[in-house]
Amino acid sequence: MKDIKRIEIIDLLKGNRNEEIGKEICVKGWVRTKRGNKNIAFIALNDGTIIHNIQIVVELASFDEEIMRRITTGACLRVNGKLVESVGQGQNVEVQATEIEIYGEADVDTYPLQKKGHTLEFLREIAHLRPRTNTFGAVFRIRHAMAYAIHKFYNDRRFFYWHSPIITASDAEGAGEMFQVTTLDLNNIPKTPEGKVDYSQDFYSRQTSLTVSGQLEGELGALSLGKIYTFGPTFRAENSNTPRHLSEFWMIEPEMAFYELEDNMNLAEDFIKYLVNYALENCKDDLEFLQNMYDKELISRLEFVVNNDFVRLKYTQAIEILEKADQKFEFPIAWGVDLQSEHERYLVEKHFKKPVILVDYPKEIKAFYMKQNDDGKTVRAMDVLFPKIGEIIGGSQREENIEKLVSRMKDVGIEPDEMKWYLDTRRFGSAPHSGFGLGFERLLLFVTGMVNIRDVIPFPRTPHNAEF
RNA sequence: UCCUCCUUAGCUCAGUUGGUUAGAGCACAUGACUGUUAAUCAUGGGGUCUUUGGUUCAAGUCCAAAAGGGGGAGCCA
Repeated sequence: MKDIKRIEIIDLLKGNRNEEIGKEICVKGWVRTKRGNKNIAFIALNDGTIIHNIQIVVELASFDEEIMRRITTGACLRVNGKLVESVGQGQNVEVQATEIEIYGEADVDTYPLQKKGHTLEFLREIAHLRPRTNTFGAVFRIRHAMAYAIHKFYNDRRFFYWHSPIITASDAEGAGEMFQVTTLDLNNIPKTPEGKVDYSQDFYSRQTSLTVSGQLEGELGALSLGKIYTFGPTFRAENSNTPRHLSEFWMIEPEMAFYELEDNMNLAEDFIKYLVNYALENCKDDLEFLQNMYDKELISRLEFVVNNDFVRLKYTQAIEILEKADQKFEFPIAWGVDLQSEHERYLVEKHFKKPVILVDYPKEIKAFYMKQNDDGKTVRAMDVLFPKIGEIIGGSQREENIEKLVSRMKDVGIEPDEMKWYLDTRRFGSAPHSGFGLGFERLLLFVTGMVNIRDVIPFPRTPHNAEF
């Protein structure tokens, strides 16, 4: 077979290599469909660079019957052929095959992907093969684009990518149940004389876990480099079984010195709008596919978010609106209670019909590190609420006053001595600062229009499920 | 973890008040068609009805439990 440098399918379909028309080129990829009659066959070939396929035209007279039989849905091919303008409708260019090599066959009796009709639930069971489908190809290309855009957004604004640790010894973050990390022999656990686990014999000589948030370490970065962000995996051992929770997910946590709550809100809104706009400008083909297949209003909803200001509202005002709502809630509403999903959904989807940033929550329902307001009752927390997916961002201005911070720690039962390194930020050169956390997969739910968070991460981790 | 629904061919589903050989579309095989667009048309093969136990002359169908999955809730991002 003639050795020709491979061209990626996106370049052929986007017209980037039109100077090759009339010449022999090489493409490589996986077969999506094969159809035709006894004289001619059409193979739709996809290499993952773009959602669309290149059409390979095969004159059967010049090819071995045996090789054509082995070309089935899912097989991987190397194809040499002449790039020509297409005779048929539906594509601008196609490849008139001259030579075909089969890299790998896909047995039709056992290859689970077919030309038609797979549910997302079925594809979840074959997560190792689902990226070969149009849907998951689109989702994961968008996932990449969003990850890239996150780094670009922060780099352009002079934020530094800060690597907070994955393994942590601080369990005082209060953000959820943690996965323990240990090298102890679980069949023979060393015990102290009191009968407790003897962690002094463990790898770190103390009890450690996977991180539930990089925020506390992020604050150390902000109070030295000025503006930082983290972007990494996060782990929660909660027994959450919903379409919005994973036990392993990715989170972006910016943290900024000298930012007050207002600045924090502005950054959060700019950030989300930037990402959504980036998707609109750079992932058009994939978004159009997802819109056609799953969500007819996807693109208009994304455009709406980019073009409209988020509503900004104090918790107290939200309670007033909910109390006046002409709708019965399962959970009664009153000042001081945390908002339930039904309440958030009412505000975002019914009352305002746009994203809402809620601020100044009662201190009792928020984390200890949030800056206390002068009213003595509320803290400078902010939650960004989105239609369909609920809380997409949670953040706050941080308490920089060490006395107030220690007092809150004691209120909620955290031993200040165990957080000495954290309190040192307030002890030495403390400063006003703020930050927030954005759930990466929840952002992707919004951008792709998918409804189950397990469908926007390649290998979802949920209770009882760690396959692949 | 709680509530609720689902599990029938490789995939997506139908299956009547419990009744004799469990159906369809797609996929697959064979054939037809000189360029198809998830091609079309014809014919054909393909099922321990998730598992276990129970009720009954008789269970895909009724009851119970388990496993897996969906939706809602809580926890949160």
